[in-house]
Amino acid sequence: MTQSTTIEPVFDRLLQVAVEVFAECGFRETTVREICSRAHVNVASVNYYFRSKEALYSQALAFAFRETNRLYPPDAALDKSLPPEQRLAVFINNSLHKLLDDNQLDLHSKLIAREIADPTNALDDIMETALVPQIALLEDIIRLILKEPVDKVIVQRCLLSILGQCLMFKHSRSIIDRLYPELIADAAAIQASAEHIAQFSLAALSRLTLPKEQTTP
Amino acid sequence: MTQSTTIEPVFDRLLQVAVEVFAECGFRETTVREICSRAHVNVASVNYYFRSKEALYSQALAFAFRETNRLYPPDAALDKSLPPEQRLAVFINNSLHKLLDDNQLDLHSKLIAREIADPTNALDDIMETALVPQIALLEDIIRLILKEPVDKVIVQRCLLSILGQCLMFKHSRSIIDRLYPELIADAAAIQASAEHIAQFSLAALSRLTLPKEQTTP
DNA sequence: AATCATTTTAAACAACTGTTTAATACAAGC
DNA sequence: GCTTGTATTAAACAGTTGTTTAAAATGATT
Repeated sequence: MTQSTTIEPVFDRLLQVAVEVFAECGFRETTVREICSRAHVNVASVNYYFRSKEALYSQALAFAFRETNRLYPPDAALDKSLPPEQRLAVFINNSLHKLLDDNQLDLHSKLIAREIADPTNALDDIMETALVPQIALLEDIIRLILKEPVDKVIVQRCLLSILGQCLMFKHSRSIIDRLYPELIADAAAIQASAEHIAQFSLAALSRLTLPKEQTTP
Repeated sequence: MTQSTTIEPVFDRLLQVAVEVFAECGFRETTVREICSRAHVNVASVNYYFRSKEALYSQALAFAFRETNRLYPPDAALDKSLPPEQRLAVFINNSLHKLLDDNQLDLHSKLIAREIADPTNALDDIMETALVPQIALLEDIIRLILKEPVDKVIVQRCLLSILGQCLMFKHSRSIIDRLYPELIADAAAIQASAEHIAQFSLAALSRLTLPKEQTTP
């Protein structure tokens, strides 16, 4: 048994391992030697197949995005026949599983979250192809829920409020792990967290459109 | 004019510059030589005054925390004579200015946000002294707003919802800069964003306690 | 003025980084 | 069987990293 993974071509193996290591350690802390070691290839392979470490990172990032959207498609959130409240709940649930499920995808979203929190030159390439469509979808859903036409910036702020609640689970994972680990212990807990965010957000959205009144009836 | 900042002792200068450079570049990407160069001291100084680069980082992080809380004290959020809704608004406003104001503090919160998003060994030291008290305060305020006693995890999830909205502006700054730069353009915009988060959260909290009803009246 | 501990310095250290090179192995086409 | 283009390899490269060293400078105490 020389190697069990030797069937896959070197190029593909490098890409997959690169996502893995970059997600774990970040761009700078990752060494080309570590990637090649885990992929069981020579150090020179990275520069042979990809031009440089930076180019490999860029391709790994794009690959991670493609994979998340392939395995967690927006599906029901796009279905315009559904009530927008339900579409929002689906969107949130989908996002949270994308971010937290600990299958292979966990690595992909980890890499992406890292890039958002500490962007490199590769971010701008990703924005248009992967991020903007998601944002636009969420904007549409929010506008439908708010019903009466509202100022553009109100929609934007609501979007950030919803997205912030979701991304909290990725970007501040370290805090959640230490304070409230039971909130993300298993799939059921993640589901419940997603439902809370949906409920919390829908409550807020529906009340924003109402005329101001006392909070204590 | 040998140096304009030579009055300050080397130790203090190193600590301040360290916060600056670590916030900009992160732990690994920061070089000891860069810090020493900006502080106008010899390379060996870091190992002389602090034991190592890692120890300097740890002290810089603690220093950043002390500074944020010194310059942005919880003040009114702690005042138990105020209505909890107002205390929450103050807490959020304070947090957002801590995170976004572009005075010296901007650097401190950048360093802290970095540590949360990509924690090192230094995080656990910080948690207890700096983070847990803030969390506990916010928990108390939420419990007061919800009035009737609710399950512990509901309070926790609401806390994450509120905190997530605030931290979004730091951890996903790269996205906001590219999509909605006008939302954080100046102090007035930041103020407005803080007011939105407070309004959004209070709307959600007040509706969570009400019996379920249709979102469309 | 001499002694002492403390501070600062330039230089060197050993380890590690991404990348290149030039030699070798391999497979397909003629 | 030889040639040709591709793939793989070990070795070396040049630069940077955090850290150490040992000498020099500094300043207070005697």
